Amino acid sequence: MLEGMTFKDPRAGAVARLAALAADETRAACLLALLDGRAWTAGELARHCGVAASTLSEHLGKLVGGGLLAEERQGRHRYVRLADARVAQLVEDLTAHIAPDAAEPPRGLRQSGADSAMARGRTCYDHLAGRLGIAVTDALTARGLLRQDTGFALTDAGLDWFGALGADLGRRGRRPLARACLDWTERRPHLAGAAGAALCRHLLDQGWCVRIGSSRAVKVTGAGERALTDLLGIDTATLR
Amino acid sequence: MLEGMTFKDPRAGAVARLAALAADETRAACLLALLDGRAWTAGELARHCGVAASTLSEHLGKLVGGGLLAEERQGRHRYVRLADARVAQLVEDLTAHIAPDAAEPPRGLRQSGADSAMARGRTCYDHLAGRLGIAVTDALTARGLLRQDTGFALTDAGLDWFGALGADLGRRGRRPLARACLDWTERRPHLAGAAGAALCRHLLDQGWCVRIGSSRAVKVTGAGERALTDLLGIDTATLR
DNA sequence: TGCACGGTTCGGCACCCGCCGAACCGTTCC
DNA sequence: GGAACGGTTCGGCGGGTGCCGAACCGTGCA
Repeated sequence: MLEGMTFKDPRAGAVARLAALAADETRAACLLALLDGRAWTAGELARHCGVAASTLSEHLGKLVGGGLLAEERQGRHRYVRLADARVAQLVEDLTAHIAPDAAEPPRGLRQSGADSAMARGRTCYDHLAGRLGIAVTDALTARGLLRQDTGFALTDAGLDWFGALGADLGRRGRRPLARACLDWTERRPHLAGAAGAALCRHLLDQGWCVRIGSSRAVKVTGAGERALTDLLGIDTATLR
Repeated sequence: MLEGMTFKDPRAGAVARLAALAADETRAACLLALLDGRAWTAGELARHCGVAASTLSEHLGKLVGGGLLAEERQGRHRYVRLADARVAQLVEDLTAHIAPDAAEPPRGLRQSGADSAMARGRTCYDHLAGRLGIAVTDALTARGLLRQDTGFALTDAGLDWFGALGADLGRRGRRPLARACLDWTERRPHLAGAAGAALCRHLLDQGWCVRIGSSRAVKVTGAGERALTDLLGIDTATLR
């Protein structure tokens, strides 16, 4: 080895360790699955990834140890979820970077049912995604409540709108209020951040949309269609 | 292996391959070094990282092959730089995630000279960072040209201000106009995106700040101090 | 009390990856 | 032409890692 080395950036080791957590296909599949914001059991993830339970147990150990996942033991079950919104954003960033590659939906006949439900509407960590997420984001923008042309931020009118809606923006911590998240199926940014989470929570709380089974896919209810039309002028026909 | 596997996310492989590029300490050190936005030769990087030239050559092959770096051959030199702003953002995201860990500047007596110059002002890919970058960002915010409270976006007044300044915002592509980038030394967000790049370019073009030697550190000139005071009311004493 | 089940630990296997030095190639400069 | 130099290729070495099945440990249910 040469002697004349200057001084490698001290952050390099930490960055490498962090990236290594996502640098395995099975662990990456776990992170992507957990991006729905729900908690999965170790067994569910093992079946989802197609590896032995023992293998997945070791992966979970690394992900939890690395701070990417939080775990919760209940009886003989081990539930894991993404540790926080920052981790969710990191995973989003990684997928957004490869989005152009993963283009061209395969469209196998078999799973088009579940796929089309996901494309219609789903959760992305704690906010809305799919055509539903895009429709809401676009409507907010068109009404001057959200600015996307000069960055990504709520306007004053937007702040008022959330206040009138009664959706708690929960300004604790320093999580950004509004943030863009690239929608995987629509290839355009949708609303994320504290406002995106508040809006998603509000829609679920009000029964305006409900989860389909226990999946991340969501569907707009009749009351939801009326509310979205009234509040944001959304043409709900595109969401069916 | 079990048979009952469902269907692993097809993006998992691509995410893992991407993360693997950053999952090595030497490659991470390269990416961090290249985050200054300049082009480095293979030899410079090898010395910087403290590995043999042959080792680094292989690393560069992977990074270029993975699309993270762009290369340019000149004579017997091989120059590499980050491929584009999206890659720079990805590296920023990774470092931002580990920032809390890497806290507490070591403050070795030896390198405090170079360090303090970097802390005063530097480039971060194509925009300004360090106390200079923060001062500019804060001044823009205080003057109502940039909104940070509801997201991160220029205001209409901000758009006008850039127009009056004569800094070309270069709205080609879909690069966001304003974006937050976590400042490594200041631990607060500074302005990135097309506007951040335009501003940095303008300051350098006007001779308001100059690079110190061939490093990423920059220093504000006399003319620059006057301009920053006039245009943004910045107290330039904090930048010395 | 006993059994089924989810999860973990352990040993072992195969593979991949980062590292080096030596040899080699092409450019630049004398 | 020849020497110096930047960069690449190749063989080989050592270590790390993902995977599995088998054994094991608790929990929960009959």
